[in-house]
Amino acid sequence: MPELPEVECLRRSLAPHLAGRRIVGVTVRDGRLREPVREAALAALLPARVAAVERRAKVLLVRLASGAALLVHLGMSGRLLVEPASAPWRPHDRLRLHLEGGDRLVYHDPRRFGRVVALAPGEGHPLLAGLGPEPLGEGFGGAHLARAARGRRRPVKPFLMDGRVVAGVGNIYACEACFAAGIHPAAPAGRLSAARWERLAAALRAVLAESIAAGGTTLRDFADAEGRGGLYQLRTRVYGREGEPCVACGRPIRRLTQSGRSTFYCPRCQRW
DNA sequence: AGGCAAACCTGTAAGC
DNA sequence: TGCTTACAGGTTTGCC
Repeated sequence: MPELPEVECLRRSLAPHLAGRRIVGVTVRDGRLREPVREAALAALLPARVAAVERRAKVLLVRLASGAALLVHLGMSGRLLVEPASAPWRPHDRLRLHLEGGDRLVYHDPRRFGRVVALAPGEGHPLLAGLGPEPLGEGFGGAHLARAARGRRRPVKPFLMDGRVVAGVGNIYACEACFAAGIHPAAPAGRLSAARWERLAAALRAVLAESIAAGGTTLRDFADAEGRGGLYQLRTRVYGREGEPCVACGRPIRRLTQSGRSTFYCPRCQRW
């Protein structure tokens, strides 16, 4: 579910609830996530005041005043919701973080692909290691993509989804960026011109910014801290639209499989 | 080294 | 209606 725009929308909706507030306890109901939840390690960080709510790639980081942090990755179906202390456990609620004043944060994840990890001050995590630049930040652009692609035969869409190349881009936005730039998703990365990399970098930034403004994409599971879904699924040009007419030329959108993932594209507007 | 398929787990939708 | 199959936003592992 959650690529960069979804995690950014979660971060923004969570920050007003958490900034400056104290987390006073944790209750793990079912810690069998992608990485087993270590309840004792989480409890050892608490109570603690939240210093900041940050995002890197698809990872949410709740920075604590002590210098420790809570790392949350939503996997495919995770949610992190603010709820009143009176709310009952629902199916697939995995753990609760208790906030001073009574509310709580509940981590909910049907597929269990997510993670909630306690990070000691200065401690890293494999999800944060070796990441490329943030596509909406400094240090990202066509020149960076061109450099990273030099000599690579990998198709451009899976190339964009490689977090070591650029952080936070998943299947939906890789498809949408290729369409917006007029680049065929199967074109070998190492063969694109500098001008086309510039177009692709600009298209990626535009697509991500548009999705954040729309509250992200909610295909099924995604919701922000208030439980609100996003609307970008109504604005995708190719993702999930196999057989529908292309918004630019009217030809039917096609689907192909790359690295085991569905790719949607327009065979006329997107060229090698 | 680079790139791919499969695996992790569960729910839903489509097909028969 | 009920069973079976395919597929889903991410990441890691292991194989070629």
